[in-house]
Amino acid sequence: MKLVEEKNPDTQRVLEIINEGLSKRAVITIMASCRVYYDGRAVSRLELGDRIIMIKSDGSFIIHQDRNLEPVNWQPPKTKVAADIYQGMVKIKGVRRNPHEKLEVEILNTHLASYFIGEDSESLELAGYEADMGDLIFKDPEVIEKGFRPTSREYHTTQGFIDILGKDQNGNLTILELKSRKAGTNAVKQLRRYVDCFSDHKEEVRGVLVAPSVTDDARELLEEQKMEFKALEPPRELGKDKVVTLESFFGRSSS
Amino acid sequence: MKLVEEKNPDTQRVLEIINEGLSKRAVITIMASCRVYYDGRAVSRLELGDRIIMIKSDGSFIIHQDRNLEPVNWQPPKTKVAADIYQGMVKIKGVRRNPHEKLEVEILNTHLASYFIGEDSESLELAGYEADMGDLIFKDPEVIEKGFRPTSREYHTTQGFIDILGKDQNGNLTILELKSRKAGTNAVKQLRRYVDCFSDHKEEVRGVLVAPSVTDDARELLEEQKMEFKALEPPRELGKDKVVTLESFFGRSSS
DNA sequence: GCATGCATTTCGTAC
DNA sequence: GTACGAAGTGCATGC
Repeated sequence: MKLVEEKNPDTQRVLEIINEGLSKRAVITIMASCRVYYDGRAVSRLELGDRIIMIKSDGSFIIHQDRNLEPVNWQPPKTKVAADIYQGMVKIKGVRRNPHEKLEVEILNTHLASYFIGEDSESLELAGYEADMGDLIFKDPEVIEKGFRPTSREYHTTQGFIDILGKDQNGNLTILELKSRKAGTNAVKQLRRYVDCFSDHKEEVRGVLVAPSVTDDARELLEEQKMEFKALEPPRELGKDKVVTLESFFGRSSS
Repeated sequence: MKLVEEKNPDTQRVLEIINEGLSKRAVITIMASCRVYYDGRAVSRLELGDRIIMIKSDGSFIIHQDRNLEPVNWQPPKTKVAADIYQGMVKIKGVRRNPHEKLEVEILNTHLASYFIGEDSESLELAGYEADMGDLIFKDPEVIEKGFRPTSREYHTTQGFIDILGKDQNGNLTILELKSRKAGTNAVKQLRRYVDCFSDHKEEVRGVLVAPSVTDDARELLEEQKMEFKALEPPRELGKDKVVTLESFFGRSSS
């Protein structure tokens, strides 16, 4: 771990710290009074104020105000960042192609300039999203209902991909639309379109919206359209690939 | 502007800086080796590594790794953040309700701890998104085509809201679907559904996708479905409410 | 407070 | 590289 930092550095020193940080592929953090200009997919301007500027080793370029979760301006990874002095101010420019975009920061006064090279080989383990629900349903189809058998995933139709296609215990084609969050009317409409893809089918085709909950509107629409809702929480187990549970060890052969 | 910062502070001093920063509603920035746990809409865990932790005065709580534009973990504004010492480590907890979520950082070693109170009364001026396109089309309908007259915006149908509804120079109902970015097949399908809402209409109903560009698939689909594409860039003028142009001053009355 | 839809969405993934 | 869809999406807006 290496850290360089300086309080109230002058213009020259700020430039030095930035350039050292860039060449060492460090994470640069600057607290400064600045203006910001962006031109790319959209165009923006931010007048003078105190902000936190962060440049990461992968080319991410982020500017935070003292409020809001989201940065006020930014550039994604792979942005080419460079700094120089222009009219007595440090100017940091980030440019990238595809799309062609430019982010420029004019620094008038720097409160703190720093860069640091840390160690972080870990990546986030995260559970609880739609794909996990699909995994769960394939592993244990009865979470949907007794006798349900999933047959395919991401089944292609003209209207898009059906999350899970299967048959119920009576052999009826059953279409599952998964949502990891509360589902709204859009999810119901999408499910409707999938069901309609099988309108020439002889037997009944069931449409089932699978989500932790639905909005009132969505529930109404489901009833109107003779479709169903099945409450299911996305599983939230971390490190499930590392842990051997009895169930995963013995599989479903014993049931 | 006030800034407090300390390199390699001990556990007690880190806690002090955090608590001072919190009570003064400053922006706290810490570079530290830490673990992160999140439990809320999903659940996550991040093992030991060097990261940048930021706590803003509005309760935004952000943790960055040395890579990626997006923070690895976060909590939105209005999160209640508090710190204490537990088993010799500084622990920062952020909790919020609705949804109920918790973010916890265990700090093992702090490289730099700081808080700062800046001045920033400016807000971002931004132009170039879908709403701007709509404004432009209402202000100058001929950007679509000669004789086009928009009649309503956000027109409600069972399939959702039509961006702009109007009539062409022949009096045919014309539905505009706006996209501020390159439009894909989904935009075409959506437009199709809007057009179908008027399938009982006597006269021709036109569907026009308005966007800076379309994907090849989308263009194909448009042709198949006898719908149209009109290339239009979202306007990118900043501060248009401040600048009085000749056009806006004289309006369209003279034309 | 909840529901809806845009976003400089970002990010992963399949093609 | 492009296209497509999910996201702990965030966020404004309308109700």
